[in-house]
Parts: sequence; C-alpha cells; structure tokens
Amino acid sequence: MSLTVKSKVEVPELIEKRRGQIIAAAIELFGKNGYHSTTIRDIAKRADVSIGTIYQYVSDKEDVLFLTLIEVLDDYQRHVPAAIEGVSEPLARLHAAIRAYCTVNDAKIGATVLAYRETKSLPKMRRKLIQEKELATNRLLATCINDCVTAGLMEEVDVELFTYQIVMFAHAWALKAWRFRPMMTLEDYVARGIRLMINPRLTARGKKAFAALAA
Amino acid sequence: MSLTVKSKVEVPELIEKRRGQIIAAAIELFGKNGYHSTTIRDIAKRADVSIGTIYQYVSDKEDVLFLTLIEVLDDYQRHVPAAIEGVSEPLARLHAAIRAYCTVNDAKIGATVLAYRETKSLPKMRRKLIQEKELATNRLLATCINDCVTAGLMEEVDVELFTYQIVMFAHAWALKAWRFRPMMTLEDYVARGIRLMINPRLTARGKKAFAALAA
Amino acid sequence: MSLTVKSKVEVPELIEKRRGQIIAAAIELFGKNGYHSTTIRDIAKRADVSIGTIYQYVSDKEDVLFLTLIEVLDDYQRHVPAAIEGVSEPLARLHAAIRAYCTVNDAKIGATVLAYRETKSLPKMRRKLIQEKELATNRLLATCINDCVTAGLMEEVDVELFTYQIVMFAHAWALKAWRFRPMMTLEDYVARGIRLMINPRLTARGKKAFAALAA
Amino acid sequence: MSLTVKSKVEVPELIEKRRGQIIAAAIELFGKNGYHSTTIRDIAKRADVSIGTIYQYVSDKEDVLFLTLIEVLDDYQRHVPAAIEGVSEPLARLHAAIRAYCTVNDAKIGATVLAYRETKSLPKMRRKLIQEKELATNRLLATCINDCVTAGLMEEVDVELFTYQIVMFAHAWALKAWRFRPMMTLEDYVARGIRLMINPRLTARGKKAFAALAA
DNA sequence: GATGAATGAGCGTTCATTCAT
DNA sequence: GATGAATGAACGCTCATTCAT
Repeated sequence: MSLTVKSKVEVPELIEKRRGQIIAAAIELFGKNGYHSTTIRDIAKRADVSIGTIYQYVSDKEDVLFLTLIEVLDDYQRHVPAAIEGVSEPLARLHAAIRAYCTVNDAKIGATVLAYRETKSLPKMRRKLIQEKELATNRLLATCINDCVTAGLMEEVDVELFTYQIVMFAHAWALKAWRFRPMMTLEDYVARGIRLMINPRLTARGKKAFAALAA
Repeated sequence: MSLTVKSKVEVPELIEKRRGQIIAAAIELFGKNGYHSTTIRDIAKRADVSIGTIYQYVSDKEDVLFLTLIEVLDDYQRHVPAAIEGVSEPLARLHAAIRAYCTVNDAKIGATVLAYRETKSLPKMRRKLIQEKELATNRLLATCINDCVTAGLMEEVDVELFTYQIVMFAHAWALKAWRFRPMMTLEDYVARGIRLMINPRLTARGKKAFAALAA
Repeated sequence: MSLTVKSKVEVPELIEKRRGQIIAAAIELFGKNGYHSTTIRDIAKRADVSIGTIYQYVSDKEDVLFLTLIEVLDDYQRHVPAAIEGVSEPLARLHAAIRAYCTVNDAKIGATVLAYRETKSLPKMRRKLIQEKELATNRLLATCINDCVTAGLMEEVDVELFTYQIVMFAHAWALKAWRFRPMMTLEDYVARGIRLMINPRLTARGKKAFAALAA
Repeated sequence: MSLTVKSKVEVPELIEKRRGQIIAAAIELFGKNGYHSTTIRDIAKRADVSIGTIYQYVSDKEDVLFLTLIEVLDDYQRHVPAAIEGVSEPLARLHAAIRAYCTVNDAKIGATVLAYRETKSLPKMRRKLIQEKELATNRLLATCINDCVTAGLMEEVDVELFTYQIVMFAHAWALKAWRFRPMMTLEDYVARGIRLMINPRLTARGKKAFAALAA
C-alpha cells in the first residue's frame, strides 16, 4: 500500500539510521532548493551514502519527499505537547503552545515552505495522511483555546477559524519571511501576534491572567 | 533586462492575444499540476498554439511562470479598488475590500497556490517585483483598516500584522481548500472571517455601523 | 539542376541587387561566426531584408553558402588578372600575382577560413564547381611560374606542387592568422614568402631581374 | 576550469576506456560529416554506448570536440619524435620527421580537416591550448631544420615560415585531398615535396648527404 | 514582390532508476 | 548490504522553412 514506504533492507535499526541520514539531507536540500531542483545524487552526496543505498530504503524520489514532510510535521507533535506539559494555567498553556508552534516552524523554515510547495506532488492518499497530521496538530491548539474559553478567560470564539488563524500566523513567518524577517525578531513577531489575536478576546478575568503572566 | 519579457513579435495586439492564450493555459496547467510537471508541450497544446509560437512571445519557460504570476497579482489591483469605489462608509469599504480580495482569490484558487509554490523558482529580481505587487495590494487593505480606525469605528490595531492576518485568511481559503471547501461556502467563510477578525475590534460606534450594514 | 540557384523573382536587376545584399551579409556573418552559428534571421537583419525575401531569391540556407563561396572565389578571378595586366616582365608579373592573391585573401580572411570550414557542407556537384574555380585561379599562378621558367629566370620546378605551395602560403595567412598577424604585417609576410619560395629557384638572370625590381 | 574535461566517473581506467570509445567514434563521424551535423545520438550509436554514458564522461558536446582535437594533435607528439629517434644524420632526421608528420596526417585525414573546420567552435582558452600543441609540434620540425643548417647541410633560411611551409604542405595533402589523392600516392607526394622544398636549399655538403640517403 | 508569424522536427541535455559486482 | 556506472525517456529550446496577407 502506498502509505508506507518500502525498504529492501529489513533490519529496523539500519532503516532508522539510513533513513535518518537521507531525510536530514533532504530537509536541508529540498528546503533550500526545492523538491524538483534537488537530485537524488545531491541527496546521496549530502547524506554521505551512495545512490544505490537510497534506493535500498526508499522506492522512489517521491518516497523521500513523503518521509521528509512526515518528519517535519511530527516535529510539532513532539515539541508542542512538550512545551505545555507542566503548565497548568490555561492562558499560559495557550501562549506556550503558540510559542512552541512558532519556534518549531522557525527552526525549519525551509521545511514549512516545502510543505506548501510540494504536498501537491504527493498522490492523494499520502496527501490525505499529511493533512490528517496537520489536523492533529491543530487539535493541540484548539484544545488550548477551548480550555481558555471554558475557564472563562476568553470569550466564545469560532474555534475552527481561530485555530487556523493561529496556524497561518505561524506559517506566515515562514511564507512571508522576506517581509517579516528584516522587520523584527521571532520573539517580537510572536508577542505582537498574541497581542493581535488573543488579547482582544480576553474576558476581564483573562486580562488579569495575562497581566499575571507578564509579571 | 530580466524584468521584462522579450518577444520576437512586435505587434502589440498580437503579443496581447498570444500571451493571453499562453497565460490562460499556463494558469490552468500550472495550477493543476505545478510548474515543473507542466511541459511546454502541454501548454502549447492547451493554448492551441505550436511550441515555436510560445517561444516567439517568451524567451523561456520561466518567462511563462513570471507572466502567469504577474497576471494573477494584477487581478487584485483591478478588482479590489473597483469593489470599494463608490462605497464611502469606512466599515463597508473594509468589508467590500475583504470580500473582493477573497473572491479574486477564489476565482483562481490554483493560481494562489501556484504563487506560494513557485515564486521561489524565479530569480531574485523578479521575485522582488512579485513581492512589491503583493505589498501594493496589501496597502489597499491597510488603507481601509486605517480609515476605520480614524473614523473611530475600530480600535487602534497593529496594522502591519492585521493586514497580513486578513491576507493570510484569504489565502488560507486556497491553501487549505481541502479543509474549508467541504465545510462551507466562500460566503460563509468570509462572513465568519469578518466576525472573527473585525468585530472584536469594533468600537461602540463601529458596532452600530456593523448593525446598519447587516440591515 | 543543383548547380544553379533558383529564384522566385525573375527580374534580373532585382536578383542581382537582392542577392548582393544577402551575400554581403553572409560573407560577414559566416566569416565571423561560421555557417552553422549564423541564422537566416541574422542574415536577413544584417542584409536589411525580410526572411521571406531571402527565400524569394534562394531556395535554402545552403544556397546562401554556395553563393557566398562562389563570390569569394570570383574575387580572385577579378583581382589577380587585373593586377598583372600591363606588367610584362615575367618575374614582376609573378610577384604581382602573388601579392594580389594575398591581398584578396587578406581582405576577406573570414571568407577564406569559411571556404575551408564549409565547402564540405555542400553537395558533391557544387563542391566540384568550387574546386574547379580554385583550379582556375591556380592556373593564373601556374602560368606566371611557367613564364618565369620559360624566360630563363627560374629553374625548372614541379609546377603543380609549387603552385599549391604559393596558394597554401597565401591561405596560411588566413588559416594561421592567430600566429602571423601578431608577428608581422601582410607586406612583411609576402616579402618573406617571396624570399623563401621564389628566390632560391632564380637563375643568375632571375637574380638580376629581382635586383632590378627592388630598385 | 574550462581546460580540463570533467567526468562524473572517477575510475581512471574506465575514463580512458569510455573516452577512447567516444573519441574514436567522434573522430570518424566529425571527420566525415562535420561537428555540427554529427549528433550526440550518432556518436553514442557508433561508440556503442548510451547517450547517458557519454554525459558521464564529458560535460557537453563541445568537450567531445575538444578531446577529439587534442587526441589528433597528440598523435604528432607521439609519432614524430619516435620516427627520428635513433636517426642521427641531420638531413635524414629532417626527412624522417617530414615523412612521419605526413603519415600521421594521412592516417586521419578527416581529423586534420576537422581541426581546420572546427577549432573555431572552441572557446578562446581551449583554442589557445590547441594552438600551443600545434606550435609544440612545429618546434620538432624547426629543430630538425636548424640542425641541418648548423651542420652546414642547408643554407640559412627563414625558419618560422619554412616550418609552416612544411606543415602546410603536409596539411594540404588532407585539405586538398580531392586534388592530390587521385594524382599520386602519399610517398610520391612526400618525395616531390622534399625535392621541392628541401633540395634547392641544400649546400654542396647537403647534396652529398642527400645522395648518400638515396643510396 | 515583400513580409514575418507560425510551425514542428530534431537537437543537446538531465536525472530517476536499475542491476551487476 | 552497498555501490555507482549505465541507461534512455523525456524535457526545454532552436531555427530553417512556409504561406497567408
């Protein structure tokens, strides 16, 4: 089935190691030069393996793209929960989630742009899987939002669109880097984003919570 | 110079006509299959001209991409001002602008996605020109926002980020079409977007203006 | 038959005029850039006629090459006889012929090189005709040589090879221009050539004739 | 750097073998049909390799031309010294050198013509390198000439031009093959050339040496 | 007689993929 | 399990030639 990537080698540790090398090289090269301009040769050289070896762990170039996109998306699932773990105050959790999301995104700007550029190059089933991963990440944010509302810190809001507003805000840092990067730091960007998106929706109690956070 | 597209034919009407055919075919094919997967042969066939004819009006494939992106961006400059012309009430103007922006975007969803996918395939100077056009369009929205603030209909706001919030909201309709299209119509999307982004910032007077608009 | 160049236009003056323009442009461009690198478009532009017009007076690009080579060879037939006309002393005639041959060659260095590069691009019959013209020019030199021998100014010599020695000497000025041009002027080259090729074969009487010429 | 030809394969024996095949095919095809009329497909077929393989060992078609011309010129450097090695009598050495030069030339007539036709198709630096190789070969002849003069076998002579006279004599056998081939054998041609070019310059002692050689 | 827009065969070149070692 | 030389389909592009105006 096309959702899993076939490997000719069966030793799991080897698969993990080799694919790790390949994907790391691919993230870098796809991110910098795009999917089509990057050749398997380029990836092999950067990953310090032979062309033949790549084809031992992957059946075609598209597999590399797929694996690369998966890897990038999994980063969110690894870092966002980690960032809010241990934080209990709902507004602080939301802030932390947003911050983590933006930070992951900033760390691999090329990869975010890549996802926008090349998800369409995947066959429908794989695209679907990528989208499902995106939705899973979105749910992390949506939960934080809902928790703020439930706690009476934030007014009722169109969660679906609000979540996407935050997601697009984060992605815009990558997609419009030519505009934002020369204007401000990521920290400024996130702070201004929170002030723009979150604050106007805070209840009186929410405002107090926000003031407490700032202190 | 690389910012203008050279033509071997000099008759302006012919240039306009042929390039029109070529660009129309390119918007469709690039939008559907991407820039790299679309061949000049594909474009020639769809545009109903020969390969040779394409190269009479364009020096290479990248020229076709450039022309295509320009055409798409110019659509905003044509339709957004037209939509707010004759509307004098600031909040109504802002709504009209957003609606027009989203409508243009919806009409050529493939093209918006294309811009995100392939602007990077352009050389720096041309990319700059594309970005400049984007900024010019953004300024149309920024002006509407400022007018609302000045008129006391909306509270002070981070105009730079707020403008991009609206822009990304519109683009998200194209970029996340797989998510939104099955959920709602463009009209719903815009209405919910306005409620999400604009309404929380309205002053008391702004809310009255909004009520008047809805009537 | 392939030895004549067909024209769609029948007015002789027009043929002469237009072909003149075309050939002049071709000599220049073929000479500078070679036959294959020169396009019909280039020739049309330089000749200040349209592409269509060229094809009114010629049936294909090869015709232009043929006409060009013919024109160049005819130059020898025009100038060498003219140069020796009125000169009666045999050694002086030989000198004059060599000088004229070298001068014609020097005037259109690109054309000589062209002949060496592209005669092979012609079909056999046309190549033969070009070769026949070359032989006709050689005969002019051979006659001068024979006259010197008959007049007792020069010793018996292998006329066939000697003639070609002179021809190759002249052509070498064009073919090895990269070597000779920076070392000497055409006049020096010819003078040294005469000293090298002719003087060792002069009889005592020939040497006296040579001394008289120098005076 | 443009003076060396890049190969994607690094194994020296393989490079030698494959380039050997490619060059052999190219000498034959370029010689027969010229550089521009010969396609990479033609060369691949004749060399019995795939198109892709050619591009593993060469970066473009021009590289093939360059390699081909180099190969031809190196032939002179291999065979002319070999021919005079072990011969000590200066006049005999000169004769041997001329004979070897003419023989190499005769063995690859197409290649000599090719050099005249296509050296101009090379970029300046490479053309320079080709010319340098030609000069190196010329020096072999010039040395033989000087030795004869120093040994008192030949009268003082314009060595630069005399060398080129011999070179052009040899090349004429290829360039004017249409004329000479039907008239005589290479041996006759060389013998007549030596009689024409060398003998008139011999001193009395040189004539004795010549007589001794003939015996 | 003059024009030049239109054509498309055919070129040089790339690069994902295979498979013998 | 790893290698990388070999392959050839398929691309972007050129330019001699035609023909409607």
